[in-house]
Amino acid sequence: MDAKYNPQQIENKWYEYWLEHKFFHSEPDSRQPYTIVIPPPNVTGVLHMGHMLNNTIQDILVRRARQEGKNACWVPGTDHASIATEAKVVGKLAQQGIKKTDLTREQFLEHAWDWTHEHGGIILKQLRRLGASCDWDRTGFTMDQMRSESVIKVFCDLYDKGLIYRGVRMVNWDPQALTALSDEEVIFKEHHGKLYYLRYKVEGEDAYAIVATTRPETIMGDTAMCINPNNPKTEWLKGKKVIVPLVGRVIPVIEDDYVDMEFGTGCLKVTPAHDVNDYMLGEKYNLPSIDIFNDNGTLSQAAGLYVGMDRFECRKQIEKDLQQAGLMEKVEDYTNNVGFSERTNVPIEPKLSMQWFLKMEHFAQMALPPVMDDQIRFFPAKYKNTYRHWMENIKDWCISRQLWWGHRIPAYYLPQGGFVVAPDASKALELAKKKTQNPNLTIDDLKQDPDCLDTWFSSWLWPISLFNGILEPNNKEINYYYPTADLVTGPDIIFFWVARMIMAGYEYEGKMPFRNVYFTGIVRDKLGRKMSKSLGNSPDPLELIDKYGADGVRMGMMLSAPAGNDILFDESLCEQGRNFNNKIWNCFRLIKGWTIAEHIDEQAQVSNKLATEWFRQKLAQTAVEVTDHFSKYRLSDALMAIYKLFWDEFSSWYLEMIKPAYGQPIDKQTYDSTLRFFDQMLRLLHPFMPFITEELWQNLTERKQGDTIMFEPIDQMKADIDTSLLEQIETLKLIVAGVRNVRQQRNIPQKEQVVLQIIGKQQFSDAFLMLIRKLCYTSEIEAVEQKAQNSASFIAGVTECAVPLDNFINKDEERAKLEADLKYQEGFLQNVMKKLSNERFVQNAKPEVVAMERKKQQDALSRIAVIKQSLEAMKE
RNA sequence: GGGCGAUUAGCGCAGUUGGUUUAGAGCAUCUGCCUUACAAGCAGAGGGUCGGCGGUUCGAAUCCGUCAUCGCCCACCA
Repeated sequence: MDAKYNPQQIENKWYEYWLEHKFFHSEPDSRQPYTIVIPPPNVTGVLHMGHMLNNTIQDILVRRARQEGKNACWVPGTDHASIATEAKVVGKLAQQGIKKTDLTREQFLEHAWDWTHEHGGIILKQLRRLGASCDWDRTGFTMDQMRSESVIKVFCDLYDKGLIYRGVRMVNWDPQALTALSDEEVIFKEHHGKLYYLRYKVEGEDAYAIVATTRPETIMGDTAMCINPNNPKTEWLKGKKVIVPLVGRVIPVIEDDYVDMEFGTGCLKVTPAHDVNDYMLGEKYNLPSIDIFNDNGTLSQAAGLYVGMDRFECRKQIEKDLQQAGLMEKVEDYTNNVGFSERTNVPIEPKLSMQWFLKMEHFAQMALPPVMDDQIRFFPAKYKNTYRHWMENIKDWCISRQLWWGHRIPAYYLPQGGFVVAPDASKALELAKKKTQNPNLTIDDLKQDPDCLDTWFSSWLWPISLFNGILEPNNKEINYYYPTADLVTGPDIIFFWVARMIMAGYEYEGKMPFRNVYFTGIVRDKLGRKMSKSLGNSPDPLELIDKYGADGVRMGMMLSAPAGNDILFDESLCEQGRNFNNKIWNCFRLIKGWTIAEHIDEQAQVSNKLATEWFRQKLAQTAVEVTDHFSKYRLSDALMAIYKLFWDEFSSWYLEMIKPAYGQPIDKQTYDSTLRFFDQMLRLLHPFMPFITEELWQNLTERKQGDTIMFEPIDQMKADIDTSLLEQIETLKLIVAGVRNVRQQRNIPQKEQVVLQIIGKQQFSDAFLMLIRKLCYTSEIEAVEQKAQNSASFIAGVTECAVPLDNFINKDEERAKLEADLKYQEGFLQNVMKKLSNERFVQNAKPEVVAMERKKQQDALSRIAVIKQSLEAMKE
């Protein structure tokens, strides 16, 4: 065996083995189910660090559940990502010189499917490298047949329930993607722009009203000016009319206390077609609405001026023209918030258009309480606030998108106006005939709505539709796997996805979709920047796996990723993971290299017995700790506990305690215990590092084909842990460390034996002393009343120890050390006394606390006495 | 503009209803070691007035108030 662990071949081998034996596959049975549905990544996406974190966590939870004997089922899949994918396909076609508008819908979809088949599922393949134990037989896609039919069925159902409606509303328009967006898809960013002060001539007077605006290009859409009726500064404008600069249109001055008297000049220009607030004013005062933009953000015929020019070009040009016409009072620098499209990153244009909406009030009422009273638990819980705020201020969901890639809205328009909603064309025809009383209607007379549904309108059904719960309610699978156990996702999609899944869950299953939601942090680089393609600061996960092994990378991800905290990713974390793998590997090499003794070395057996009994307890203690961490989703803490157990307790202490001299055999009992410990630790570790644990477990003893560590349970010792034994070994460690310290400070080589004196009447067992002798290479351990004159002393807990040094001793140094220690102990004692001499403390504090302070006092006093005695002795 | 969260060692963090040896691990740092499992290692060491101020309490990193800095979410001030 190589001295270094080499993950490459090993990982591949075991992943194939697991697949071959269908260990990841789940079917409903009598066991308790444990279900996770993957947050479906974009079908054409590639794996990034966020996925790595997210899926590592899911895999850890799933593998742990398997060990606990649950029927674990992790369902993978992908999302069709309507806008993102359509944008990619449009981009690719553009490279070939093809415009989307040149194609029919069918032709375009063909290209889109080609693209999907070409790039689709790459990300799922990549997940296998990570070790993800998904049930691949169940892989779903939001646009496969079952999921598509589910979406359409739900749409029809909600329409029939009166929850979906169609109407003209002010929506967020993306002029690049040419589609409406939901409020959630708009990201507000600070924008450094300008505030323009425009002069509106008052009709029939030689006076000007000044209006401050950030968007002078919208003046062609102005249909009123608004002032606050209570503003004395604009009092003079009441009842007058003003002339829109350049345009020359005469518009009325209206009054509404919506207008902020403090802002700008107190005059607001009203453009009902292009601003949400202005739209409201327009409705209120019955103003005409002039839509001056085309869908792509260029000026339309209706603008009359600058027709065909881009909106931002127009802004520049109109600034110049206003200046020239003397209609620009001034221009100031100004910073405000501008909404950008989440996908295309272009500024959103508020636009009036006909869209489909889902009423949300009903859903919010259902979905809020279970989260607030912890039927669905959020980790970390702080996101409950965010969730509540959104639910309490919910707005209707714009679900239609002017896209082709997605689920087409199942609404069919009738020749004479009106529409019907039905799952397919023939059903639509039936309805249409009934509605129109026209039996001669044909399918060709019906025109299906060209729009698609928002991607999230399919994702919100994911935990149900994956088990066919929409099309076939109460089927065996949905009844078994639903509700799922845990959802692991980022807080950025709490509204997009988490909240809406909860809504759909209650609407269609009458139950929560998941019991716990684990919100991961965002993966950032060392400098705290979000990882992004444009910054080029995101490492390629597959290259990391090549370099450090999947187990190493998984550990790197977990090491500093408490739930909800952003993680600053640093490759050195993977290095730490890899180093840990190597440590485990070398422990294994050591143990497997031992031979078993035919004759029993009784001496060694005595101390080995103490060591194994101690470690058995330590292991049990850690197992309990790990279980506790898991119950709170503190996976990093769980891993750290195992890491310390393995590295510090097992490797550095236990193995050194029982290690036979070079070439010597070990007794069978100790050997078997050690293998058991190793086995148990591999099991504890398996969810975090599946590959190396399987490899070593398989080689620990003889295994059969089909054996796997995956289903091996973790012993949870129910018996009380013997804390006195654990404490005893802690004292042992202090003594050993004390001796090692003396060696280090006096430059006494490892190979040179020393004598250890233990002062006072401390009673230690033979086994205990033997272990000390072994761990710090002492020739003799003496129990003495008085330590040797020339010796280096230290206190291990409350036990004074000394190493006689003959010539080695430097009295001044020794004295200085003792004095420093004395000072510390006295300070400590003073602290304790302060409490104990306070009557109210003694009266009010819990008895255990007071007793603890008394014990501290005792210990400190005895330590001080020992030190003083030593100092006395040195004077002679 | 409103809300939420954070601030503890050089770094990223833990600290569970206030009391467990005058604050804890990990990484990094420093010192000494190539000791036949492991230098991707071993053995040791140093390092923090728990963001500032005020308060409650016998007792505060922990509870309250306030200020400061950072982050996130929400919001229709042109």
